[in-house]
Amino acid sequence: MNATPRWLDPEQQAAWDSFIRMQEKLIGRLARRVQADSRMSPSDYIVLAKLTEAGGRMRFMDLTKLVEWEKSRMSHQVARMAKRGLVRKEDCPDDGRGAFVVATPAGREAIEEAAPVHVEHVRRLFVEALTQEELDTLARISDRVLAHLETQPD
Amino acid sequence: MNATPRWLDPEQQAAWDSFIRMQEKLIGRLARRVQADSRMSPSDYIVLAKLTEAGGRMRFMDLTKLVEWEKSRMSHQVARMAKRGLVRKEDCPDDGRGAFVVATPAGREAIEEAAPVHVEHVRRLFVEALTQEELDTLARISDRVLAHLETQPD
DNA sequence: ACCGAGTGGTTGACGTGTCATCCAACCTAG
DNA sequence: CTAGGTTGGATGACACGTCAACCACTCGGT
Repeated sequence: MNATPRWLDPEQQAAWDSFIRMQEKLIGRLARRVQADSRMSPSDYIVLAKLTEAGGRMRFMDLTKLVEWEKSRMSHQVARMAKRGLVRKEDCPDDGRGAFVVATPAGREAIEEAAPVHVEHVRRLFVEALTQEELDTLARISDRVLAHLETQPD
Repeated sequence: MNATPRWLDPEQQAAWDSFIRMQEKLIGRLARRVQADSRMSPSDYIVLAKLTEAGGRMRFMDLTKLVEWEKSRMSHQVARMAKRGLVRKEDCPDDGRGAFVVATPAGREAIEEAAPVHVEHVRRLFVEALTQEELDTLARISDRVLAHLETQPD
């Protein structure tokens, strides 16, 4: 009767369960590590990483799009990071609304110290769990899902 | 010099990036959908799902372990859900410290309405992006990472 | 009978993410 | 030049997760 059945079949369900579980544990563990190692939140880490990678100075909205966040999230995040001295905001002379986000020396230092440690955890917890072939396969699958998501509404 | 190099090589990095991006977008989208469709948070959904699946009445700590959460998180969550009438707490006669978590009729109704919709989104956004073979592969890879995580400290 | 360790669960403070709303500056058509 | 839409960004209220501390009860040994 129903063109699309109500539940997933067991193999599909198993794949979904494994993926969800893995993803939660892995991300959770990396988040706790970055916190413990560097006194930064994962969000701090990403923002500083992308920002310094781009030269340490970027327009607010460009940064927001780069990390694919909502602007409100970035606004709060930058405010908090500014309070902690990791970044600083500057006005944009060309556009009266605009703002620059600039990594402070403390911010640069923080990310330079944190990055290798973080990479080491990614390697230890994720990369070393899999062969290069499996990594490639996972990348391919991830890209497929990503591409599929863009074809789907909402 | 360095036994383990400082950075990931490009293929490893690409796999990690794709995975992270996919996982964020997919999870984020499903979270927004469950919110919009059912007025429940993803956490509400999981708790109610596992609870009713187990008969609708469970010891607090059993539920906590079942969903693999920290007890503090579950405590807050159950308190919020109780406030919204999805769930109710009862004392345990056998153990003076213990508590039962019980799904209310409203809670049962909420999950029964939300579940098929949610499954449909999982199917649409995830399952249908991949072949059954790819799903199996992803499950295998996920299980490998999970197994690896358990061998690693912290 | 007691004491100490462990278990079950709560609490409060804090950082974070989302949503809706707002505002100011920009841009373009008329 | 001006009205209306759009973009850049801030803000406040709220739900959520984590951490550390805490309390109350149970249980095993002495």
